[in-house]
Amino acid sequence: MNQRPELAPSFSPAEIEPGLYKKWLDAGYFTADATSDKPPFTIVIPPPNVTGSLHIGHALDLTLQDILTRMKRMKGFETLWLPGMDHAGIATQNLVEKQLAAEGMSRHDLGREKFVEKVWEWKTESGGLILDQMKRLGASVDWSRERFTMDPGLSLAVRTIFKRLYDDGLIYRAERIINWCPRCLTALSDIEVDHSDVAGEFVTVRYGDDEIQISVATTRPETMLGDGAVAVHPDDPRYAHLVGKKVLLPLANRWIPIIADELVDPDFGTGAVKVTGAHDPNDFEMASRHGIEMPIIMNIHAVMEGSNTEFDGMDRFVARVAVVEELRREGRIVSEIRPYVHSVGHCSRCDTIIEPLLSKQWFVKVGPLAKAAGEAVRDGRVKISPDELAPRYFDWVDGMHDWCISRQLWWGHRIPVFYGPNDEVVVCGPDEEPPVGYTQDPDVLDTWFSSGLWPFSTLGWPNETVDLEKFYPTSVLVTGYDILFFWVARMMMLGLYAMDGVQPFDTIALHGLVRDKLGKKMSKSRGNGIDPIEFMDKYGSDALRFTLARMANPGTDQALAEEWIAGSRNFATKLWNATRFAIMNGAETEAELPAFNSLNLIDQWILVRLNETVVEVDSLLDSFEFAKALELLYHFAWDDLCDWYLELTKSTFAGSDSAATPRVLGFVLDQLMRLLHPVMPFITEEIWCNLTGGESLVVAAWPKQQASHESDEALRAVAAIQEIITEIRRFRNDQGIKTSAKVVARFSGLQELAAYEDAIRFIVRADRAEGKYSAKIEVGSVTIEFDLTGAIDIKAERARLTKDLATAQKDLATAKVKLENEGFMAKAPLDVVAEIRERLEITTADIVRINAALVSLPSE
RNA sequence: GGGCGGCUAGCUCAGCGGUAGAGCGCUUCGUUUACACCGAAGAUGUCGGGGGUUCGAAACCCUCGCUGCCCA
Repeated sequence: MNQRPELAPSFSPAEIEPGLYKKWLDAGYFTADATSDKPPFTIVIPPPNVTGSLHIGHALDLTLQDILTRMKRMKGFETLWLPGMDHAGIATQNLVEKQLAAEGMSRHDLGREKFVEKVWEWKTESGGLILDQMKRLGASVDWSRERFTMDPGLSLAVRTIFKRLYDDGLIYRAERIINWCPRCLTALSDIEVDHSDVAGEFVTVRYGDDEIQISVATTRPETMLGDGAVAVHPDDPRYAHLVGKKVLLPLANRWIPIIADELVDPDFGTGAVKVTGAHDPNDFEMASRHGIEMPIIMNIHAVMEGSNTEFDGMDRFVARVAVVEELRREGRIVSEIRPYVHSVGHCSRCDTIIEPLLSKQWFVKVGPLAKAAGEAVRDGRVKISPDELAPRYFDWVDGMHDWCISRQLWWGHRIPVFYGPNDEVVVCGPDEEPPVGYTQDPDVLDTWFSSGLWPFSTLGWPNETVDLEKFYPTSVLVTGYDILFFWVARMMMLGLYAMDGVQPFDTIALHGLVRDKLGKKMSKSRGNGIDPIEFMDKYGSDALRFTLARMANPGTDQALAEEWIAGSRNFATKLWNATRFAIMNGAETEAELPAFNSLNLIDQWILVRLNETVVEVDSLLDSFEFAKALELLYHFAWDDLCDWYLELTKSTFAGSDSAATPRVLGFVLDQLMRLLHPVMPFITEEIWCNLTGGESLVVAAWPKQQASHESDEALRAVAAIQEIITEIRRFRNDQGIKTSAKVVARFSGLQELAAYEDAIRFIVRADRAEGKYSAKIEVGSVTIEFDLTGAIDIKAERARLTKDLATAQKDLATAKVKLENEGFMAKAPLDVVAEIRERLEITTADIVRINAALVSLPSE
């Protein structure tokens, strides 16, 4: 027996987890060595927002990354999992401005420099809460390589790539319609705008004087003050005679041309539309084509300005009502105003309705970049998992609009462009100085511009670092399918461009969203959110991780509820107790494992099952099938190991004539802990160190397939033993015999299973003794007779046999139908036919036996 | 309007050509020296409807219905 102390009766995650994480950090296990000879495995974390805290979606994303990283580390790879955050321009600036507002100040009171200092202060003091929370989760990230998008190195990368893109003609400045948020006071890219349905009104307005009249329908009547034309479809006979003429614009009292453009849908509304080039993307297109004027009629706050009408000074929504009122007074409202639900863009940060606005901004010309990003996936250099999500990616990169990268903010990477006194433009690379007297563009770059460089800027680019050499391209990007377009596509474009066509990652592994128990989206307003910290406190990090990973089927959403997490905690407890039992019985992990052929069939069986599990889990994890891999491990641990092997082993330990069993048990537990460690790092570490006396599972070797651990004989034998035991239990149950009560029984026909009679007897509590055998059951060729001292419940026994008979007869019937079917016999594969034949034989024999048993049953 | 998915046990989901599965829940019994955060036994499904292909369909094809999500 071992000298090891017994394990405590239960596992207390809260007491043990922090100490273990510290142990790992102190040992430096997570720190990658760029000079090692091991093959690299790299993951860069999808950088969370510096203002954020850990929510359940992060917990899932991080758990999956940690599983891959820990597994690869155990497999002998030089693993780097690089942590960090992005600076979240708008969100962070909003947050600090709000704090200032509470003190009655605005950022303009402070000035740009002071304000940015203030943001840095905030970042240092309160930013990055999420990084500490990641430690709770057990994330095996390399903290020595933590990065932030505003770090000097990453800022250098931003300036370098900006200059290079500009010189290549891929960055340009232009006057275009952009998405303007009148609350954040900045331009936004298309993806920062969420479209949702809004109940509006559809108003039809008659333009013109006594001579020429034309009616247009609109949901935004206030913008008519900025109209430059009225457009109709070129083939529309109703308006053909008007094209080229001028019509009077009401309220503004200007004359505007009537133009013909294909973009107009003649079946929509009146078939004539107003053209407000400065406030609508479609109108902008038409106005540009026809050289139409595009007066801007609102200021940055979306207050009417510059229309030279009485409406100047009104908010756009106030003006909308006022304009309609005035039009009605003038008798220009043609048909009744009718409610109209339409899709309207909202700022993804503050939900304010976006104002499409004509404005001069910097853009990335995405054409060539997006083309390369699409090709990298099409030609297989980058794999998207699961495949089904690739079409979404292609839709996006194939139809992408140029990317507006200017943001009218102070927090972020300032655009490295300088303007001369005569509007000269100079773009400065990292080492360049602008000519004297030039002033820098006041705007900063979109946060995504810097996070698009993340896979290589974090490794030291543009410098040629050893990290970059060793760890780029990264191995896999793990993230939710919801940001495939946002961030992933941008990293692909910028990565391929900056790294001379080398992809930023080999595989994009996409997971789904975490939803509530009923599959509903979690949200604050619903109050159905799950706080990962709360559940880690309650059930342990391992339980949360196991739950999330166990439900993570590639690319699909998962429903999460507290009960599921409690279930995983139960599993952890099960592992703990199985280990206690093993240690109590002298489980051994150091001696050499006895030769497989020298072991009894039960020991062989558990090794075969372990081996099968290792092989399958390995291949499943390689293809990101987390849910399936964990399902296998769960059932191996709970069913095979705890419910069967440990139970079958008890008689061995009670009798103690097999010296091999403690060694086999020790081996199996040792290997199982290794397999579970990537998912449940804490409890497996605690168990494994206690069991083996080893230093740490973090750096232990991943289980390997054992070629010699194969035996159909052992699989068949244990399956038969399980069937015998289950049938005896069922019989006892039907007869109302208490589990604890011993019965006297006699076995016959065990044949090659004779050696395991004691093990079977131990489990079903059947004693050997002379008796009056009054009842019997048959399982295949095995007969078990019981001395029930005459107290057999004949009714229950008849019910049981009748049910068995019905099942057997049904099976027989389906087998017969198949074998009598000529088509089946002629066309079905041989092995399938053989299987059905065997089934026929077995069920036939079963029926004969059950019938005999029924006949021999005494009458009630 | 375009695209993708889902509809399988009470709930959440696997299975995707050869006798319908898991977890949780449910019923009955149970303190047998790992574990009641447990054990044993058990019940539960015309696999959304209708056609078709096939010896054989939950799975493949068509069609209808309901239902998500993304894009416009």
